[in-house]
Amino acid sequence: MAINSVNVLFTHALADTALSAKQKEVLKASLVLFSEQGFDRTSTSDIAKKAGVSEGTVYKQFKTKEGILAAILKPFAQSVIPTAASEFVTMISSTSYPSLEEFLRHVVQNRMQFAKENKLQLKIFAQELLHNTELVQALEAEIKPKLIKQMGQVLEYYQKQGQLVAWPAVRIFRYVISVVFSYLVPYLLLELPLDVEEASQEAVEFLLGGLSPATK
Amino acid sequence: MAINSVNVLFTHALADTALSAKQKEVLKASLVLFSEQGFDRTSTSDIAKKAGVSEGTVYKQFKTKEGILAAILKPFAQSVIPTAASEFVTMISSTSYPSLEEFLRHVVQNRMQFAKENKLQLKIFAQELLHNTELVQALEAEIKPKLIKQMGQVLEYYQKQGQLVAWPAVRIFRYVISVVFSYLVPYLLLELPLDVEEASQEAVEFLLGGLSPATK
Amino acid sequence: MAINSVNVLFTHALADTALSAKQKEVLKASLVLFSEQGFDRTSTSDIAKKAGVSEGTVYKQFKTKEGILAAILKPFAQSVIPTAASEFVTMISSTSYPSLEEFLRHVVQNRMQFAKENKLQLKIFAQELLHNTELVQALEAEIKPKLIKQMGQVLEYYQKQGQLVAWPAVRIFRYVISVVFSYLVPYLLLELPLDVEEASQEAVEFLLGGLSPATK
Amino acid sequence: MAINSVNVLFTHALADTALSAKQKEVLKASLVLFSEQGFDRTSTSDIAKKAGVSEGTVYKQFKTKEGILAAILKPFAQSVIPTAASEFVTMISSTSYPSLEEFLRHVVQNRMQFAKENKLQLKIFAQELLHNTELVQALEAEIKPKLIKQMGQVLEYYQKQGQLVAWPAVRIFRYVISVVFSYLVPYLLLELPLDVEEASQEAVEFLLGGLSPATK
DNA sequence: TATGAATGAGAGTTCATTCAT
DNA sequence: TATGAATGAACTCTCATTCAT
Repeated sequence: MAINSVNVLFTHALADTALSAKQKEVLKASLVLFSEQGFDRTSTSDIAKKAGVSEGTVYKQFKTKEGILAAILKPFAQSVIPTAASEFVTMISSTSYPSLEEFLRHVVQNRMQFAKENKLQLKIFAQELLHNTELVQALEAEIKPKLIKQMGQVLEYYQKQGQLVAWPAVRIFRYVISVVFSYLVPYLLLELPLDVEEASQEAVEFLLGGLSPATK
Repeated sequence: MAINSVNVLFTHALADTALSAKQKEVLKASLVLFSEQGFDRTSTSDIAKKAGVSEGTVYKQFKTKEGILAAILKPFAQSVIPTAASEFVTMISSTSYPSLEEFLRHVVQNRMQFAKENKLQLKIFAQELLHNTELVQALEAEIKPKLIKQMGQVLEYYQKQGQLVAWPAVRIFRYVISVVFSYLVPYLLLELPLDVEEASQEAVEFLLGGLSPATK
Repeated sequence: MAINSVNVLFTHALADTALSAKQKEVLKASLVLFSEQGFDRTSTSDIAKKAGVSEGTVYKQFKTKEGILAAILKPFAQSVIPTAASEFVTMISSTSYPSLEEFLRHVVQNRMQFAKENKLQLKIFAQELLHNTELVQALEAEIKPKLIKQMGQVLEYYQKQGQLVAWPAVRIFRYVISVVFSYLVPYLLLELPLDVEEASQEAVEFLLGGLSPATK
Repeated sequence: MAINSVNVLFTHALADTALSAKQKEVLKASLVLFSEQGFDRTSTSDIAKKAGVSEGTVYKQFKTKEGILAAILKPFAQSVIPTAASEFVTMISSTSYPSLEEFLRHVVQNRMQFAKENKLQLKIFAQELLHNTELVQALEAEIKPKLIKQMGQVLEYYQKQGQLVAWPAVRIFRYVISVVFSYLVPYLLLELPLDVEEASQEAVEFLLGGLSPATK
């Protein structure tokens, strides 16, 4: 009964086939419908209708309805996970170690921008996370070590410099992520506008206050 | 196609009927199944089986499957909404205006405790919020004015005292709420343990840093 | 699947028990609901509600829903069938053989009056006849011989007197009955008023014209 | 609770789609089952079984069980209503005004023939009329004005010629229709044979007697 | 006796999926 | 390749009937 969402993300990968125009329509229609109504409340007939193709065509490329979900979430998940971590490393090593403020601003702004560009995927992903404990655990197992390992040294650098409070990496991530989400949630759920520049400015202002060792 | 969850919460009130033992079993089974699998992936036959009753019994009290959802979420929503706001007022007026730290600790701890006691309802509620834009808007319209009006004066008090940064109330709420959630999410989704005492201590420590005017 | 309506009328007879006040309410409610919505579209819960009793009570006297139908139709059918026939005999033998016109007027008026007094039963009966060929056949087998036998001599009397065309009894009955129904149908289905006096006057006027041998 | 049969007849028109062979089987099976057992006592599973298709197929073309009823009754109702009226007009104007006898014989014979060819539809229609006051009223509003207007002049013609008694049109229709039905009812309900030629001959003989002014 | 909670079979309907065309 | 008719299992819900209280 429950959807096997771990498979959805990690095995049913959409063969990197070049999709035909109709297949792309199917994907676009599904993206909109899943994000608006949820996966379960969207029928394959709804998708076919919105995509302007027959039901048979929906099944040509994506063997099952879950296959469509996979085709949507797979590239999304792959962008969230490794990028988030490796990007920082690249940044750190390629630049001359900017200040914590510059670092946070870059990270926060970058993730907000990503969320804005993947709004619908993010909503679908969140829905999936909520009914699927397994998927959450698989994701955690995937992301956490990478993040900790790769970011650990960056945080340590700022901690040694006295710019960052000496909390464990997990605790620091927790706050950064949650503050980023505090700006995304109204944007995602209430369809309010999001000015990434301004929002990340504000977020960093608050984060710096909370994460700076000076005040402790 | 979409569930009319606004009605679910605000009109279909479960008559405060004393429920029979079997009806309570139905509610308990539904609570667990909805929170684990989601509303749509739970069939009334699943509920009947888990509750140890016939399918007919499921429908005797709760006229529809949505009716069961309503019976679960109604009391929950009613606890979240007015309590959150009125509680602060009560606290403020009944006590001798404690420090911002004490105030935050009380609020944070209280809400975490509530979330812990209503874990399953909270998951179901979150799922519903994600596919139901209407519901989100109705909730926002309901909560926001109450919160702003009742809390505005409290925040102002701390701001005048120089304990709280001079940001708009909405911005301050945003951070408090998101930091509380940063502790709840792993508890809700990964089934990790939650030590409310410790978590609220940590959360407040961070919040005070970010919200204190001294560092600006 | 089909209701065993032959049994309904001829075997499940309602024991001639004196009905309690509640049982009478059940019967009254059923009469109204069956005639308005049809037997199948009326639930026993509807009946209980309208009668102001519990569902259990509905089943105390009438073992099944069909039993209620039987309790309604049995006395009705028994009034239609033997009365129709025996009444004429009584009339003929007790009076001094009136004219055909007087005879027809009496018969037509009497049956219209009966229909008016049993409007609801008649509608229910008609509904039952339409889905139940068996019942129709049983009724025909019951009524036809009686009618022919008992009425045959009466008609013959008028035929010998030259007041009535020399058609077979069945043909004559056919016209009399259908003309009576031509006045009943609008009353039953369109809820139009029915002035029995006037209607029977009109009906007899037409029937006499059609049945008089003079014009042939 | 009551079926919305007015809509069934006047709006839900079955798109004049060419039906597939299976869809026609569904319609044929429904026609037989509805006429034998009644709409309510026929399940969609019965229909599927008799038609030799899956239950899903029953719903592919006809969105609901009522949709099947509509697909059966719509063309029937449309044939009864305008034809009945317009045909006479056509006949009168195209021929050299035949005698009343010829006119009645044509009308009676034509309607009996139609009933014979649409026996099952007629039974279903009659069942529907009996539980549906609304439908009856809608039909009356539809038919009566047409009939009166178009037939009024025809009757007047015969009345002026002294072939027809000077009764109102409604009264004359009443008798014609009821005499036609007097031959149809045994055919419909008792499955007796119907010789249209002979029956219409007999019917007209009686009608002429009753409707001729000579004897009044 | 009267109640109404409980039952469970079966109703109408939907929908992911298949496959002949 | 693309279609959409066809499938049938599973779903939500109803209801005649029973029975402990």
